[in-house]
Amino acid sequence: MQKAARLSQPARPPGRPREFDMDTALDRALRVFRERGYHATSIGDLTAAMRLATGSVYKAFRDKQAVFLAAFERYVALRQEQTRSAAGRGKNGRDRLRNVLLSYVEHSQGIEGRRGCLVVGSAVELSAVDPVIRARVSAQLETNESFIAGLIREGQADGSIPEHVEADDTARLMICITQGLRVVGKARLPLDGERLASVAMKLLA
Amino acid sequence: MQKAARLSQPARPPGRPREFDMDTALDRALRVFRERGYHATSIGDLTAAMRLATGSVYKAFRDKQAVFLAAFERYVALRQEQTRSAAGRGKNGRDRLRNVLLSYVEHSQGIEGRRGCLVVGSAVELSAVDPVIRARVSAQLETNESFIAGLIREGQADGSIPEHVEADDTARLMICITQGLRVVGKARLPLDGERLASVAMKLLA
DNA sequence: TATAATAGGGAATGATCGTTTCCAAATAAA
DNA sequence: TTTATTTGGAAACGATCATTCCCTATTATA
Repeated sequence: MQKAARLSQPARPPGRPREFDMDTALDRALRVFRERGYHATSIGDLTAAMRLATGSVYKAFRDKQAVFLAAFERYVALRQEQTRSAAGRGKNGRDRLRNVLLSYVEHSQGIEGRRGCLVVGSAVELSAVDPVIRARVSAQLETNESFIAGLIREGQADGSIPEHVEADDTARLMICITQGLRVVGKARLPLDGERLASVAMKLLA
Repeated sequence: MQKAARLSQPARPPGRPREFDMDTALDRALRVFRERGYHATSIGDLTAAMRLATGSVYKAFRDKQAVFLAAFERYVALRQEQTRSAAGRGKNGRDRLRNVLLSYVEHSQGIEGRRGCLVVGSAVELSAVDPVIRARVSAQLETNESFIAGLIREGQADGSIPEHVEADDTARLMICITQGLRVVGKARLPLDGERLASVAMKLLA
């Protein structure tokens, strides 16, 4: 099959090349999915948002669920980047955790908040009905949870968080807080980052 | 059957009387809505669950949204009863709050947890699309929040919760916890009531 | 009894959904 | 060129959806 591929060349696949940028299209798709959820988003909504014809979408993806899954993966990657970046702006474990919480509140609030979170949306709307998505959502929640547990342990190592804090239990509760923030933000209740983060930091006492 | 209607009798309305029990039917409807959400629940699913014909449903309700709204109201009433009852089993404010948290975790976990919460489901799936439901959801979140704030203030009055605790901020964070518990429970992660409640009670320190 | 009013129930309806099909266009290889 | 392969795009398709219609059954009242 593979003749060419002249060492480290990208090696263009045969046939007409794709005209649209996949990441751009996925960004547009995930925005609609976040806003309206899976079932309330029709293929027509998707093609309009992605600026593609129906046929093009079905050339690039097997079906609607595949579009959703791809959008989900992109969303999770982007969010993870933002969260890690927030954690980076901290001088110790406790500080990093506080910044992560603040970042979560900020993303759960205002315009971004009412756009919603794809993880929360998938958990609520799809996990009862789609085992593939449910497994993906659970895995992501566990990834996020162990990231937080890691920050707690870092804080305990650098002395900014007491040793008696139960890292795993506290991390699980904090995951509940972050997911709950998205629910409350979606319902458009105002969220004050400083106030909420201050209260939440008591969990590290 | 009865002649009657003699002063203060319920006074049966004209025409053929309803054969089914409304609350029973709503209980069945809300169960499907909780499990699958609004859009994934078809009228066919509803009539099967409620054991009514399509026509009967449309005789009793204006449309699908009206069924949902009625189911929502019944769900909220039932849950409020359960939560108040849990609060009742406590000797002081702090104890009542702990019981409420424990009750929330229990309902967010296991079979009941994967059935999901109609408030969370509505917030996530419908608040972007349906202003009526969004307003109802926001109002309910605020009701729940002020119930919790009230318990905190009770605890401060009876000395079981320190005065320096910010009742409103803490209540809002606790609402996030409860809503987040439902998200995490829907994704089927295990939730340990004792452990989570113990950690959460640190917010009252 | 006859009439009016409402509920029960299933078939019919029209809209919308996700998906497929088909043809023209673009690219690489032969 | 020609051929093979893939994309772009719109029209077509069948399934399913929420809703309406219509007929029968049941009640209270005249």
